[in-house]
Amino acid sequence: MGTERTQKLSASLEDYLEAIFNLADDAGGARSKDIAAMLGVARSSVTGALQLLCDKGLANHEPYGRVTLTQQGEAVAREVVRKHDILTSFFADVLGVERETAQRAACRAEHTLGPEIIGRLLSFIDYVVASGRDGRDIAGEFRLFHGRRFTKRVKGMVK
Amino acid sequence: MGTERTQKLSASLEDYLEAIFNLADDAGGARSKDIAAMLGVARSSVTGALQLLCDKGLANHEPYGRVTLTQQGEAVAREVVRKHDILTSFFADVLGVERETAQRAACRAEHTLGPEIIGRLLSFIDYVVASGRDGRDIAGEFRLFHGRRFTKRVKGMVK
DNA sequence: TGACAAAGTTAGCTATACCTAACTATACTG
DNA sequence: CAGTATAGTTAGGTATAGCTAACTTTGTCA
Repeated sequence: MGTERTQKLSASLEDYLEAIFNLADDAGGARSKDIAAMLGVARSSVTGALQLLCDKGLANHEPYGRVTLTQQGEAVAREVVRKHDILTSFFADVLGVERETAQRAACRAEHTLGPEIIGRLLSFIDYVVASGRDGRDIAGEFRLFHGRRFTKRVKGMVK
Repeated sequence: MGTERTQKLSASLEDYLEAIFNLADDAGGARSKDIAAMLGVARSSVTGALQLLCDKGLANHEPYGRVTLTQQGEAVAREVVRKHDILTSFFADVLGVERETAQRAACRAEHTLGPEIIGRLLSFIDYVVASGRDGRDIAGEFRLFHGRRFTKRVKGMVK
């Protein structure tokens, strides 16, 4: 097996990995400053996290340099991003939540769901999409269902 | 407004609240020992958490006594339990995940999802249930859809 | 090229949430 | 009702994850 077994990462470190991955296009890797901005943490917190990621063999980073992911780090990052995208899609495309809200919720939930549920969720999205092609649009039908009920509830409410 | 505004609780404290709530039937409130067992933490960790919950006005607890929830604490606990149940139902009844797995996933995810998504999820479950009454069982149909694809994938695989 | 701004690091602090070990209070039981 | 087992607490320690402030390094440009 690999050098270090893929020990479970904290939600926080997964977030760093995801951020580095998403900033990686920028010439030669991600900048610490941008990671901090993306995650809304202090620059010094990034320095600390990078040290941990390097120790775990997931990131490459020499002082004052750009950050890149190792193969292993990139594999983990891709998995996080995949979860993120699946959740966002489910929240937005199936449940009909506003994209921005869906994004943020996905970012928080992505660390808590295992492969079994993520797999089924992906499958479910595909099923809903397929339903659209088969002439019955489940997502659209649900929006109506939800909208109707929501309207009923809210009618006459001040707050 | 109330004495203390309903400041956001940590996932951990929400878990304690939920455990206390679920153990509350037992004569005169929950026992520290049982809370520890339910959450899989040391008894001393419970003592610490109870102190925090009391400080926040969510639990009642005098040393060596049983633990009960205040009105406010019970309200929060009910909301956590509600989320938990909605998620469990979605994972199990819609996605078709084994109940035990669904339970555990719900327990982890329940702290990360806000009212908007929880509300829609509840609505979606109702929609799926209603679909069953209307002659098209979405949950059952999805199980077939997922099962078919899963079978294809796994066919011939050793692991 | 030298000064200054921006980026990155270090040191030290805080808070959460656990733990173990040792102690104390309570409850049960012969 | 005394002794022991069980439950609960306290003290002190660890790990994570963040922060600010002060410092160093790097890069830019007049």
